Amino acid sequence: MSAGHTAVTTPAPDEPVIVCETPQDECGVRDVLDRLGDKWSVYVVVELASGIRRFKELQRAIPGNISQRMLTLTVRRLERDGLVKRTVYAAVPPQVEYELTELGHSLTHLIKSLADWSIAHRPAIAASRTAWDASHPKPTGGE
Amino acid sequence: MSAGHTAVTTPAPDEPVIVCETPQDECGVRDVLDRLGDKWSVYVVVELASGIRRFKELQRAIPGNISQRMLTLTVRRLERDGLVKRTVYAAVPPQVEYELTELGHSLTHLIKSLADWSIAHRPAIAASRTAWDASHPKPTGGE
DNA sequence: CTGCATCCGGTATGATACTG
DNA sequence: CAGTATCATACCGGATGCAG
Repeated sequence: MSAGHTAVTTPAPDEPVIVCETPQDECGVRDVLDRLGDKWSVYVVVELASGIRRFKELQRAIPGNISQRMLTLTVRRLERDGLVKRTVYAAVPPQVEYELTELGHSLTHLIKSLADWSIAHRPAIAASRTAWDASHPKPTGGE
Repeated sequence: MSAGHTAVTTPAPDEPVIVCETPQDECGVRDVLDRLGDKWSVYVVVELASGIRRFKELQRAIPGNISQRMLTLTVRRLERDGLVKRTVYAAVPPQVEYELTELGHSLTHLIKSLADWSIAHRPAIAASRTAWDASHPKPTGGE
Protein backbone atom coordinates (compact mmCIF):
# COMPACT_ATOMS: atom_id res chain seq x y z
CA MET A 1 0.00 0.00 0.00
CA SER A 2 1.12 3.51 -0.68
CA ALA A 3 -0.68 4.83 2.33
CA GLY A 4 1.12 8.01 3.18
CA HIS A 5 -0.17 11.38 4.31
CA THR A 6 -0.51 10.19 7.91
CA ALA A 7 -4.11 9.48 6.98
CA VAL A 8 -6.84 11.59 8.49
CA THR A 9 -6.87 12.62 12.10
CA THR A 10 -8.98 9.79 13.36
CA PRO A 11 -12.35 11.39 13.98
CA ALA A 12 -13.37 11.09 17.57
CA PRO A 13 -16.77 9.49 17.90
CA ASP A 14 -18.05 12.65 19.52
CA GLU A 15 -21.15 12.23 21.54
CA PRO A 16 -24.06 10.81 19.64
CA VAL A 17 -27.01 13.13 19.72
CA ILE A 18 -29.26 10.61 18.15
CA VAL A 19 -28.69 7.05 19.14
CA CYS A 20 -29.90 3.99 17.37
CA GLU A 21 -31.69 1.79 19.82
CA THR A 22 -32.14 -0.90 17.25
CA PRO A 23 -28.78 -2.48 16.50
CA GLN A 24 -30.54 -4.97 14.26
CA ASP A 25 -30.96 -2.39 11.60
CA GLU A 26 -30.40 1.34 11.37
CA CYS A 27 -32.33 4.06 13.09
CA GLY A 28 -36.04 3.52 12.86
CA VAL A 29 -36.48 6.87 11.24
CA ARG A 30 -36.68 5.25 7.86
CA ASP A 31 -39.86 3.43 8.79
CA VAL A 32 -41.75 6.61 9.42
CA LEU A 33 -40.18 8.56 6.60
CA ASP A 34 -41.04 5.88 4.11
CA ARG A 35 -44.65 6.27 5.06
CA LEU A 36 -44.63 10.04 5.43
CA GLY A 37 -42.21 10.58 2.63
CA ASP A 38 -44.70 10.21 -0.16
CA LYS A 39 -46.53 13.20 -1.49
CA TRP A 40 -49.94 12.78 0.14
CA SER A 41 -49.84 10.70 3.32
CA VAL A 42 -49.21 13.67 5.53
CA TYR A 43 -52.15 15.57 4.15
CA VAL A 44 -54.46 12.62 4.62
CA VAL A 45 -53.38 12.32 8.24
CA VAL A 46 -53.76 16.05 8.76
CA GLU A 47 -57.26 16.07 7.30
CA LEU A 48 -58.28 12.97 9.19
CA ALA A 49 -56.96 14.54 12.36
CA SER A 50 -60.02 16.75 12.28
CA GLY A 51 -62.44 13.89 12.15
CA ILE A 52 -64.00 11.14 10.07
CA ARG A 53 -64.03 11.73 6.34
CA ARG A 54 -65.48 9.99 3.33
CA PHE A 55 -63.44 9.21 0.25
CA LYS A 56 -64.71 12.08 -1.83
CA GLU A 57 -64.51 14.50 1.08
CA LEU A 58 -60.94 13.55 1.64
CA GLN A 59 -60.17 14.10 -2.00
CA ARG A 60 -61.78 17.52 -2.02
CA ALA A 61 -60.19 18.60 1.24
CA ILE A 62 -56.66 17.77 0.22
CA PRO A 63 -54.85 20.60 -1.52
CA GLY A 64 -53.17 19.94 -4.82
CA ASN A 65 -55.89 17.90 -6.54
CA ILE A 66 -55.01 14.37 -5.61
CA SER A 67 -56.22 11.75 -8.09
CA GLN A 68 -58.45 8.86 -7.05
CA ARG A 69 -55.64 6.51 -7.73
CA MET A 70 -53.24 8.28 -5.42
CA LEU A 71 -55.82 8.74 -2.69
CA THR A 72 -56.63 5.06 -2.83
CA LEU A 73 -53.02 3.99 -2.71
CA THR A 74 -52.28 6.40 0.10
CA VAL A 75 -55.15 5.40 2.37
CA ARG A 76 -54.44 1.75 1.64
CA ARG A 77 -50.90 2.10 2.86
CA LEU A 78 -51.97 4.01 5.92
CA GLU A 79 -54.58 1.38 6.62
CA ARG A 80 -52.04 -1.37 6.22
CA ASP A 81 -49.78 0.32 8.72
CA GLY A 82 -52.62 0.62 11.17
CA LEU A 83 -52.72 4.40 11.12
CA VAL A 84 -56.10 4.66 9.46
CA LYS A 85 -59.31 2.70 9.89
CA ARG A 86 -61.54 2.07 6.90
CA THR A 87 -65.25 1.43 7.31
CA VAL A 88 -67.42 0.31 4.42
CA TYR A 89 -71.19 0.73 4.53
CA ALA A 90 -73.31 -1.51 2.31
CA ALA A 91 -75.40 1.34 0.99
CA VAL A 92 -76.74 1.91 -2.48
CA PRO A 93 -74.40 4.75 -3.17
CA PRO A 94 -71.27 3.13 -1.76
CA GLN A 95 -70.06 4.89 1.33
CA VAL A 96 -66.67 4.47 2.90
CA GLU A 97 -65.44 6.35 5.90
CA TYR A 98 -61.89 6.88 6.97
CA GLU A 99 -60.69 7.78 10.41
CA LEU A 100 -57.45 7.84 12.35
CA THR A 101 -56.69 5.01 14.74
CA GLU A 102 -55.03 5.55 18.10
CA LEU A 103 -51.72 5.01 16.39
CA GLY A 104 -52.64 7.55 13.77
CA HIS A 105 -53.62 10.11 16.36
CA SER A 106 -50.34 9.67 18.18
CA LEU A 107 -48.57 10.56 14.96
CA THR A 108 -50.61 13.71 14.69
CA HIS A 109 -48.59 15.33 17.43
CA LEU A 110 -45.36 14.66 15.61
CA ILE A 111 -46.69 16.11 12.41
CA LYS A 112 -47.88 19.13 14.30
CA SER A 113 -44.37 19.68 15.61
CA LEU A 114 -42.99 19.24 12.15
CA ALA A 115 -45.47 21.75 10.78
CA ASP A 116 -44.62 24.23 13.52
CA TRP A 117 -40.94 23.91 12.82
CA SER A 118 -41.52 24.26 9.13
CA ILE A 119 -43.62 27.36 9.55
CA ALA A 120 -41.21 28.91 12.00
CA HIS A 121 -38.15 28.38 9.85
CA ARG A 122 -39.66 28.73 6.44
CA PRO A 123 -38.40 32.29 6.03
CA ALA A 124 -34.88 31.26 6.96
CA ILE A 125 -34.95 28.35 4.56
CA ALA A 126 -36.34 30.47 1.76
CA ALA A 127 -33.65 33.08 2.35
CA SER A 128 -30.96 30.45 2.37
CA ARG A 129 -32.20 29.03 -0.89
CA THR A 130 -32.29 32.40 -2.54
CA ALA A 131 -28.79 33.19 -1.38
CA TRP A 132 -27.53 29.82 -2.50
CA ASP A 133 -29.13 30.12 -5.90
CA ALA A 134 -27.66 33.56 -6.34
CA SER A 135 -24.13 32.34 -5.69
CA HIS A 136 -24.55 29.25 -7.77
CA PRO A 137 -25.46 30.41 -11.27
CA LYS A 138 -26.59 27.59 -13.45
CA PRO A 139 -24.78 27.45 -16.82
CA THR A 140 -27.96 27.53 -18.86
CA GLY A 141 -26.30 29.18 -21.77
CA GLY A 142 -25.45 32.46 -20.09
CA GLU A 143 -22.67 32.83 -17.59
CA MET B 1 -82.98 16.31 -8.79
CA SER B 2 -82.92 12.60 -8.33
CA ALA B 3 -81.01 12.87 -5.12
CA GLY B 4 -82.83 10.58 -2.76
CA HIS B 5 -81.40 8.69 0.18
CA THR B 6 -81.56 11.79 2.39
CA ALA B 7 -78.00 12.40 1.25
CA VAL B 8 -75.21 12.03 3.74
CA THR B 9 -75.42 13.26 7.28
CA THR B 10 -73.60 16.50 6.70
CA PRO B 11 -70.25 15.98 8.37
CA ALA B 12 -69.66 18.61 10.97
CA PRO B 13 -66.37 20.45 10.54
CA ASP B 14 -65.22 19.00 13.84
CA GLU B 15 -62.46 20.78 15.64
CA PRO B 16 -59.27 21.09 13.69
CA VAL B 17 -56.40 19.40 15.46
CA ILE B 18 -53.86 20.71 13.06
CA VAL B 19 -54.46 24.16 11.77
CA CYS B 20 -52.85 25.76 8.79
CA GLU B 21 -51.32 29.01 9.85
CA THR B 22 -50.43 29.87 6.31
CA PRO B 23 -53.61 30.50 4.36
CA GLN B 24 -51.50 31.50 1.41
CA ASP B 25 -50.66 27.93 0.68
CA GLU B 26 -51.29 24.67 2.46
CA CYS B 27 -49.77 23.53 5.68
CA GLY B 28 -46.06 24.05 5.77
CA VAL B 29 -45.51 20.40 6.36
CA ARG B 30 -44.72 19.87 2.74
CA ASP B 31 -41.65 22.05 2.95
CA VAL B 32 -40.02 19.85 5.52
CA LEU B 33 -41.23 16.60 4.10
CA ASP B 34 -39.90 17.48 0.69
CA ARG B 35 -36.49 17.83 2.21
CA LEU B 36 -36.72 14.90 4.60
CA GLY B 37 -38.72 12.76 2.27
CA ASP B 38 -35.85 11.62 0.16
CA LYS B 39 -33.96 8.50 0.98
CA TRP B 40 -30.83 9.94 2.57
CA SER B 41 -31.30 13.43 3.98
CA VAL B 42 -32.37 12.18 7.38
CA TYR B 43 -29.35 9.96 7.73
CA VAL B 44 -27.01 12.76 6.81
CA VAL B 45 -28.58 14.98 9.43
CA VAL B 46 -28.44 12.20 11.99
CA GLU B 47 -24.79 11.52 11.31
CA LEU B 48 -23.90 15.18 11.26
CA ALA B 49 -25.73 15.60 14.54
CA SER B 50 -22.80 13.82 16.15
CA GLY B 51 -20.23 16.22 14.78
CA ILE B 52 -18.30 17.43 11.78
CA ARG B 53 -17.74 14.88 9.07
CA ARG B 54 -15.79 14.69 5.85
CA PHE B 55 -17.34 13.52 2.60
CA LYS B 56 -15.91 10.04 2.70
CA GLU B 57 -16.64 9.65 6.38
CA LEU B 58 -20.21 10.60 5.80
CA GLN B 59 -20.48 8.07 3.04
CA ARG B 60 -19.04 5.30 5.17
CA ALA B 61 -21.11 6.16 8.20
CA ILE B 62 -24.43 6.14 6.42
CA PRO B 63 -26.10 2.74 6.35
CA GLY B 64 -27.25 1.38 3.04
CA ASN B 65 -24.22 2.21 0.90
CA ILE B 66 -25.11 5.61 -0.44
CA SER B 67 -23.49 6.42 -3.77
CA GLN B 68 -21.31 9.51 -4.25
CA ARG B 69 -23.90 10.93 -6.52
CA MET B 70 -26.66 10.72 -3.94
CA LEU B 71 -24.45 11.97 -1.14
CA THR B 72 -23.44 14.95 -3.21
CA LEU B 73 -27.00 15.75 -4.21
CA THR B 74 -28.23 15.31 -0.66
CA VAL B 75 -25.67 17.53 1.03
CA ARG B 76 -26.11 20.11 -1.72
CA ARG B 77 -29.80 20.35 -1.02
CA LEU B 78 -29.27 20.51 2.70
CA GLU B 79 -26.66 23.18 2.16
CA ARG B 80 -29.00 25.14 -0.05
CA ASP B 81 -31.67 25.04 2.62
CA GLY B 82 -29.19 26.28 5.19
CA LEU B 83 -29.27 23.11 7.25
CA VAL B 84 -25.71 22.12 6.53
CA LYS B 85 -22.52 24.13 6.24
CA ARG B 86 -19.86 23.06 3.78
CA THR B 87 -16.24 23.99 4.27
CA VAL B 88 -13.62 23.40 1.60
CA TYR B 89 -9.92 23.26 2.45
CA ALA B 90 -7.46 23.96 -0.29
CA ALA B 91 -5.33 20.96 0.47
CA VAL B 92 -3.55 18.64 -1.92
CA PRO B 93 -5.89 15.79 -1.24
CA PRO B 94 -9.08 17.82 -1.37
CA GLN B 95 -10.78 18.00 1.97
CA VAL B 96 -14.32 19.06 2.57
CA GLU B 97 -16.05 19.13 5.91
CA TYR B 98 -19.74 19.14 6.56
CA GLU B 99 -21.47 20.27 9.71
CA LEU B 100 -24.93 21.16 10.87
CA THR B 101 -25.89 24.81 11.13
CA GLU B 102 -28.05 26.15 13.93
CA LEU B 103 -31.05 25.51 11.76
CA GLY B 104 -29.88 21.99 11.17
CA HIS B 105 -29.41 21.35 14.86
CA SER B 106 -32.90 22.56 15.62
CA LEU B 107 -34.20 19.96 13.20
CA THR B 108 -32.26 17.29 15.01
CA HIS B 109 -34.69 17.56 17.84
CA LEU B 110 -37.63 16.84 15.59
CA ILE B 111 -35.94 13.89 13.98
CA LYS B 112 -35.19 12.49 17.40
CA SER B 113 -38.88 12.62 18.23
CA LEU B 114 -39.72 10.98 14.97
CA ALA B 115 -37.18 8.25 15.62
CA ASP B 116 -38.53 7.69 19.11
CA TRP B 117 -42.06 7.39 17.81
CA SER B 118 -40.95 5.05 15.10
CA ILE B 119 -39.07 2.82 17.46
CA ALA B 120 -41.89 2.78 19.96
CA HIS B 121 -44.57 1.88 17.46
CA ARG B 122 -42.60 -0.24 15.08
CA PRO B 123 -43.92 -3.50 16.53
CA ALA B 124 -47.49 -2.27 16.21
CA ILE B 125 -46.94 -1.20 12.63
CA ALA B 126 -45.25 -4.46 11.72
CA ALA B 127 -48.10 -6.42 13.27
CA SER B 128 -50.65 -4.35 11.43
CA ARG B 129 -48.90 -4.92 8.15
CA THR B 130 -48.71 -8.65 8.68
CA ALA B 131 -52.38 -8.83 9.56
CA TRP B 132 -53.33 -6.72 6.58
CA ASP B 133 -51.24 -8.75 4.19
CA ALA B 134 -52.78 -11.95 5.51
CA SER B 135 -56.30 -10.76 4.82
CA HIS B 136 -55.42 -9.31 1.45
CA PRO B 137 -54.02 -12.13 -0.68
CA LYS B 138 -52.53 -10.93 -3.90
CA PRO B 139 -53.79 -12.70 -7.04
CA THR B 140 -50.36 -13.61 -8.39
CA GLY B 141 -51.57 -16.00 -11.00
CA GLY B 142 -53.65 -17.88 -8.50
CA GLU B 143 -57.34 -18.53 -9.04
C1' DC C 1 -10.25 12.77 -2.09
C1' DT C 2 -14.07 15.22 -3.78
C1' DG C 3 -17.25 16.22 -7.23
C1' DC C 4 -19.65 16.23 -11.67
C1' DA C 5 -21.70 14.26 -16.16
C1' DT C 6 -24.00 10.67 -18.48
C1' DC C 7 -26.63 6.61 -19.16
C1' DC C 8 -30.12 3.43 -17.34
C1' DG C 9 -33.78 1.23 -14.64
C1' DG C 10 -37.32 1.20 -10.87
C1' DT C 11 -40.85 3.47 -8.64
C1' DA C 12 -44.02 7.15 -7.70
C1' DT C 13 -47.33 10.07 -9.61
C1' DG C 14 -50.98 11.18 -12.69
C1' DA C 15 -54.85 11.16 -16.56
C1' DT C 16 -58.30 8.48 -18.28
C1' DA C 17 -61.65 4.89 -18.76
C1' DC C 18 -64.21 1.25 -16.91
C1' DT C 19 -66.65 -1.61 -13.13
C1' DG C 20 -69.57 -2.54 -8.89
C1' DC D 1 -69.66 7.16 -4.76
C1' DA D 2 -65.76 4.16 -4.38
C1' DG D 3 -62.32 1.61 -6.53
C1' DT D 4 -59.59 -0.75 -10.13
C1' DA D 5 -56.91 -1.16 -14.51
C1' DT D 6 -54.08 0.65 -18.02
C1' DC D 7 -50.93 3.63 -20.03
C1' DA D 8 -47.74 7.53 -19.96
C1' DT D 9 -44.44 10.39 -17.67
C1' DA D 10 -41.28 12.46 -14.13
C1' DC D 11 -38.14 11.93 -10.88
C1' DC D 12 -35.21 9.26 -7.80
C1' DG D 13 -31.38 6.53 -7.21
C1' DG D 14 -27.46 3.62 -8.81
C1' DA D 15 -23.30 2.46 -11.86
C1' DT D 16 -19.63 4.16 -14.31
C1' DG D 17 -16.19 7.26 -16.19
C1' DC D 18 -13.85 11.54 -16.01
C1' DA D 19 -11.94 15.97 -13.91
C1' DG D 20 -9.87 19.22 -10.41
